[in-house]
Amino acid sequence: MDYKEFKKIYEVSNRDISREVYRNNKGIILIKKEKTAVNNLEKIFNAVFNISYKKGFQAMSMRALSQKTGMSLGSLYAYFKGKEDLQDIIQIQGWSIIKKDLEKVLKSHNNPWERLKAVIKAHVFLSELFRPWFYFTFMEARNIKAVKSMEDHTQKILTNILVEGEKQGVFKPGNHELTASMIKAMQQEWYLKRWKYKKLNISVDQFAGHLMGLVEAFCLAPGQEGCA
Amino acid sequence: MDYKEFKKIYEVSNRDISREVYRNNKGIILIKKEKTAVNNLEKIFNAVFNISYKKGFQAMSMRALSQKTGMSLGSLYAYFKGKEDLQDIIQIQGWSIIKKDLEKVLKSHNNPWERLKAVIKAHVFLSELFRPWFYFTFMEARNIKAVKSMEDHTQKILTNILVEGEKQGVFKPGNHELTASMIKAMQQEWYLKRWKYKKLNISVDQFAGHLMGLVEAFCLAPGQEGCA
DNA sequence: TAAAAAAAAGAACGAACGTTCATATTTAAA
DNA sequence: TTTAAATATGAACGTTCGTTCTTTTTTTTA
Repeated sequence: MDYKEFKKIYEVSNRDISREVYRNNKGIILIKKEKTAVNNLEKIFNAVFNISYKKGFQAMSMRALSQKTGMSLGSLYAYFKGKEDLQDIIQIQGWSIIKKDLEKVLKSHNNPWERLKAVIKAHVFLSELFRPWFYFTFMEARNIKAVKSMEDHTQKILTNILVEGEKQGVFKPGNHELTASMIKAMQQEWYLKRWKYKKLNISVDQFAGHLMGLVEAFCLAPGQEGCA
Repeated sequence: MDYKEFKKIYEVSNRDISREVYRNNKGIILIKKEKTAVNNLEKIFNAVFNISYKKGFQAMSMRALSQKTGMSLGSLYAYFKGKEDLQDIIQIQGWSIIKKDLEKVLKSHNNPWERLKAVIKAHVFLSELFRPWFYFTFMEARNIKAVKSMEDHTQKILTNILVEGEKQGVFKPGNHELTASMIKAMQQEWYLKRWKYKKLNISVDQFAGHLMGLVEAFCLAPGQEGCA
């Protein structure tokens, strides 16, 4: 599966995400009309990603956000209780995207190697599709407890596949927890250093392919190459 | 070489770094006595790393820095022109540490595989020794031009070793630029996610060893394993 | 078209920020 | 010990921040 296929199957847009945020926060958001709210939420998120890309969320002023969105300061506060809440909303939604996706892919394969490939690739493709969400979630989530537990969660998924695969003789023995960590680090590379790959003219498919090659060389037991 | 040996050979302390900063900025720093200046600079750097670890440098107030260092607000401004300059000083010094080290290790090996191993390991060990500097430099250096060119520089070093090694038949053919990127991503993992490895009880030697195993499996040409 | 509801606007407020500077304290020199 | 230089202090300043709230504008309903 390449990125093009993935996008067709996945069928979720930034607008869908904004709609989800609206419905999850109807109690807080003071706007009644869904269309208006979703429209403005999309504007807000885009502006936040844009402004905080260079200097971080803390350095983004509400006045800058007002200017970038074209909304007044007063209007903005109809969509969140305060600046910190805005950050929380984005983070929570970001993790939700990642989590839901991983669980969907997990169910769609049984063979450990196929499953591992699918999980790794899906994550890379998803981070391409929602790069600003991924970038923001990583960069603004420093020492937060919820973030650590989510990192643990997604890492455990990879670890479990590797452990299960070793039992079946598909993967070499090894410290699977460490391997899972390394895989995660390489996945993150894609959305953290976009400028680099743009410059080198490397596509997301090339990147994912290279990552799969690395994992195959290190993890796959001898004589299993036919499965690749 | 393990971390213990590395530390013995490297022989640079946080105090040495502070002294270097003082000597490089004698024009700006208003304090005449080296001992006083170096002492306070060390206090300042430690406090900056401590406070900005959780919420970032932007969120650190000068008053918080004053409290943590035990120095008055006025005193602090004898060591840097302004808050932004303080950040620049730390970043520049951070990159300087990385650059000097890499160049030293480069000269100490000729065989490509030995050289690759030495460069990768040295970087991981160095990031362990000066983790706060590495963490700060990565997290606070977002879209800055100087940072990108430094990232390019260190990546090019890895790429060149891989290309040279392929010519000599030591390494498999492949997209070496991409491989270098992946290696860098895994190196960064060590200082960005310290909490994870502390929790898993994984030492820097274990981590470096695992990374070397991955690189060996992916890069080393068949029949070269004897060198490892 | 008139009344009611919803949404947008932006001036105003207090708090917190980075920075300065006149003064006090400490250290070194005479 | 006295004098001069170096260093430390923290109140005060102007600015900018996040946030609120009354008013205006727009949209919907009757």
